[in-house]
Amino acid sequence: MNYHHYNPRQAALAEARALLEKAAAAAMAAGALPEAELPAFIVEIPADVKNGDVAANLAMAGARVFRKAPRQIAEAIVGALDLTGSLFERAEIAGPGFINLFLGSGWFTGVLRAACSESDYGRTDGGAGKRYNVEFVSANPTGPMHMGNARGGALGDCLAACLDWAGYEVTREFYINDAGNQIEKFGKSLAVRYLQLYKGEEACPLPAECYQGADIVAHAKNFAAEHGDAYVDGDFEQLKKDITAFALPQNIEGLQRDLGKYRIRYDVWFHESDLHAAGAVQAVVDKLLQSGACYKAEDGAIMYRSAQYAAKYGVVNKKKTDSGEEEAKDEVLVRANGIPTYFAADIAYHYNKLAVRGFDKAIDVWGADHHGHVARMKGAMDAVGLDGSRLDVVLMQMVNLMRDGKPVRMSKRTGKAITLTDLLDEVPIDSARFFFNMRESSSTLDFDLDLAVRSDSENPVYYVQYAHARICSLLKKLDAAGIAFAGPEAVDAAVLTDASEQALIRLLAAFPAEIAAAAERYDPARITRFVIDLATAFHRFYNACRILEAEGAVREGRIALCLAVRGVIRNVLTMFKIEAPETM
RNA sequence: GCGCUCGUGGCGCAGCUGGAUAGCGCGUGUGACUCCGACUCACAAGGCCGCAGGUUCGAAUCCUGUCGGGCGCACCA
Repeated sequence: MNYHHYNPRQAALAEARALLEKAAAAAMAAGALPEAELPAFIVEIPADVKNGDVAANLAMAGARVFRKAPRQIAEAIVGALDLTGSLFERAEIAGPGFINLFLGSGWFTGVLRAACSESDYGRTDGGAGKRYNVEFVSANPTGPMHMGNARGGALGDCLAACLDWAGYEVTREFYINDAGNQIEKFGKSLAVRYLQLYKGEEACPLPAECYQGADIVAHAKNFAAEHGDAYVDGDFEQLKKDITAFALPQNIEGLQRDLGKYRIRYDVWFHESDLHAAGAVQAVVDKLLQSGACYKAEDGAIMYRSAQYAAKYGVVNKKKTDSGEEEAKDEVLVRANGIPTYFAADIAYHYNKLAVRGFDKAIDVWGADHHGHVARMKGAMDAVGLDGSRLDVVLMQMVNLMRDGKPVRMSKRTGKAITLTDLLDEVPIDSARFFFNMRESSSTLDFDLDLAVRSDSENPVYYVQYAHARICSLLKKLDAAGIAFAGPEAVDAAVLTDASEQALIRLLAAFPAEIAAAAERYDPARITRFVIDLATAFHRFYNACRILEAEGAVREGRIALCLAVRGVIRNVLTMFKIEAPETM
């Protein structure tokens, strides 16, 4: 058998469904069941192995159409069930009418062989090579990255990895907001700080809306070191322009450097300024004006009709009218002064992703504080003639950094909010990437700084890595003892009868389906949890079963188990760009 | 006020496209190495799944309402 892209759990579920449908048809043909259209039913993996490997609710779901008691229906179907040549060896009727199917050892053997022979076991092709663009972090280049960016980085990168493993063609992208209002503000802040160096702070105070950070002052000093006082008496706008051109590329390089240290490599760094320069923002605004999705307001601003397009996707911004009633509030696309808002640029950007570059799907990872923007953007995609459902947004809740059980907001060293680099100075990158993927994105995440640095099994990354190192050590010991593994083809899972062994094989079998589910639900955290469960199941097996001292087929089977578990742990950690150490 | 989101043992979380006795980690208590890495494992106690209705053979899961926490409602991004 070829185990390339093998998904054993899915194979078992699909075969169970087909067998049951066939049995139901046979029962109807034989008169054991009345003729009726088969109802929708589910096949699933029961929580408790006592209830079989696969369970179906067909009999219960069919009570109405067959006009019979569920258990009678189940008996008719099971009576007509032919399991010869299938993955299953027997069927039972249980409880209110569940049909429980039990897998034969062939399936277990297949799982073991696939998992210990295929180096990329877990990879499947359900994504069919569809082109997905995952955009994440996209931090403002005006300053350092914060905790939201840290979580978004780990989440987006690992989500992209899951999609890749599930068979999608993934592009990782960073959108650089190097245009618009905040760049203006950045330039102004820099220029004022520069002038302060020569004229003093009293003579040119920094406006309240400007960036206050020390990084701005540092840029200004560097600029002054290069150009001296040449700009002091010159044109302020020219100073702004030149000092921005001086500092912005440095900041962007800083983002690239810091994210690189965090092991994130983007395929595309997309500049917002390129959209403006190419006239793409203007073009999309024109398109919206033509289609009637926008209109020109009295003051000259171009307004976007919210209600019409956003209502389909949920929220629209509301405002109160003079009479106290609520109505949809239109959005400004281009200000009265002719400068487009970020919303206009964002539409052009997503148009570029979906229409110009032709991605099947654009997935954006955003902080939950931007949720109001989701319906707007999806609606806008409809308005420009695309389909809003091709844009998906993963909203991410806040991070609370915890020390001694209490939240910490500020860095002791700088007195400012803790940045991504502060975090990575304190916590291993392995821990950061793992911890940020322990909770699904929709939950707020408490990041335990004390736990993240611990080198013991309390720390889940450590616990998982330890399982990997333990297996490596064991395999070395086998090698030293001259015990060679006979190869996957010789493995027979039927001899692995211990509950801990079977539980481990079941977990191994779930791996490809887990990745597929993580990709489908945009939830890489389930893979983190999966690998913790796998490590737990391995340690349990290790305590219950001897490997070195076992003999014959049992030893072969257990070695295969070790190889398989090592492979899956390594695949998960490598996918998530976390070290899989052989010793520790 | 409107909207999004989260309420599950002392704490932190799974389970949520409806299923059979609600799982896991920490903490608490008791145990397991002359033995492959004890950086590990086992057993035990502990829960009317925020609350109230509804839908049906069956609800932690779906619907409605309600209470509580977080977030958002700019010609900022």
